[in-house]
Amino acid sequence: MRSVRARTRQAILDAAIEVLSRNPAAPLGEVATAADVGRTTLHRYFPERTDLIEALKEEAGRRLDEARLRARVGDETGASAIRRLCQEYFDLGDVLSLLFREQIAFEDEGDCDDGFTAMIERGHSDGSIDPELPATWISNLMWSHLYGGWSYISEAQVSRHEALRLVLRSIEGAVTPR
Amino acid sequence: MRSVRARTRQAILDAAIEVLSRNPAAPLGEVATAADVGRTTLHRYFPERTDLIEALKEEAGRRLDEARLRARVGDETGASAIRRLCQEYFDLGDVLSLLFREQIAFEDEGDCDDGFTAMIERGHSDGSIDPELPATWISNLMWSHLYGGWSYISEAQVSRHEALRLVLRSIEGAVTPR
DNA sequence: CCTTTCTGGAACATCGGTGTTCCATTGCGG
DNA sequence: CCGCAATGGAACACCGATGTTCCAGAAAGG
Repeated sequence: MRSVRARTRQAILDAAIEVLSRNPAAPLGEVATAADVGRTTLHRYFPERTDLIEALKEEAGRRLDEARLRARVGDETGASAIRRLCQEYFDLGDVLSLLFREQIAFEDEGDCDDGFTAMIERGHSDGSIDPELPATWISNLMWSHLYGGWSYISEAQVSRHEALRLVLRSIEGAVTPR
Repeated sequence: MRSVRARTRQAILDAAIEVLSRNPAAPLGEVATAADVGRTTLHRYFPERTDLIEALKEEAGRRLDEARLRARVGDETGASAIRRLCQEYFDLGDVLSLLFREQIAFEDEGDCDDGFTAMIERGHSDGSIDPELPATWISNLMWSHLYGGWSYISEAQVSRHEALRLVLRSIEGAVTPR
């Protein structure tokens, strides 16, 4: 029976990501509907709105960690590492918007974690990242771009792939030493 | 007596920009307080919330237009023009956040207006802007950067001036042909 | 100085979202 | 096949924001 609960819980979380990423103030009823679940059931799993948000943060954090792991930020030059990281993050989709709209973003994430800072500093040394640009700024830059790229998809009627291409292109340009 | 009404109205608008840029869902009472005005008075000037938002859009649009005018986007190379435009927009401060948080942004602004497109295309021709990058993307890029730069100020405890420097540096890097 | 205009507090009805309770139904799992 | 767990609908109280009305006091302007 454990699996039933787990499945329902996950369905709610997935729906919440989808709905709340588009509108953080959306009523819980909408989340429930999107999850194909009664509002009552939603409250059974997450008694208060804040409980849902809390769980959402954890979920987003987990996915972020997985993505960071896949990106292998310790390998190769700093610039190529950040490129891989962006690719992985970009694929997170709605989670990105969520991290933005809620102010979850840079509080779990910190200004940026140790691995990130290390990656940038490696880039500073190996000449692939402009030493004038601090890690915190590059972190900020990356998130702005990711969000921008994602919203560009719906604005400009452009493929996910094309948007990613532009994002990578622009970040690389911004970061490369002149 | 005309001037009294105008002054009160403006005070409300200014307060609304400040408050709603930080939290678009803020209750009207907060706006009234920030404007040093009774909630009743606020409702006298803007009967419904939507009326206030409406006026806010106009106000933001006006300030945006002024900034664009000051930037003289028709002069010099495309790259230098976009640089000036960013500088002017950056100085709008809270208005920027407002344009983001409310979804006013790219609806009055359109994907980008004619002047903007012309500026970019001039840049494409004069070799200061990478022809691979469409005007719509650069518009998107610019706004993301502006917002990112502005939030960077409070995140990284950095001066307005330093943030602007980084924004300009990054946009230039992203836009310059390789 | 007196009138007209503007103001802001208080009180009120309304509305939508929230969280709770109760109950009938469904459906896993033993 | 039976029983316990999970579900979802209905009804409810509650709360905060909204928008309205009324009135007394302040202030502008003749």
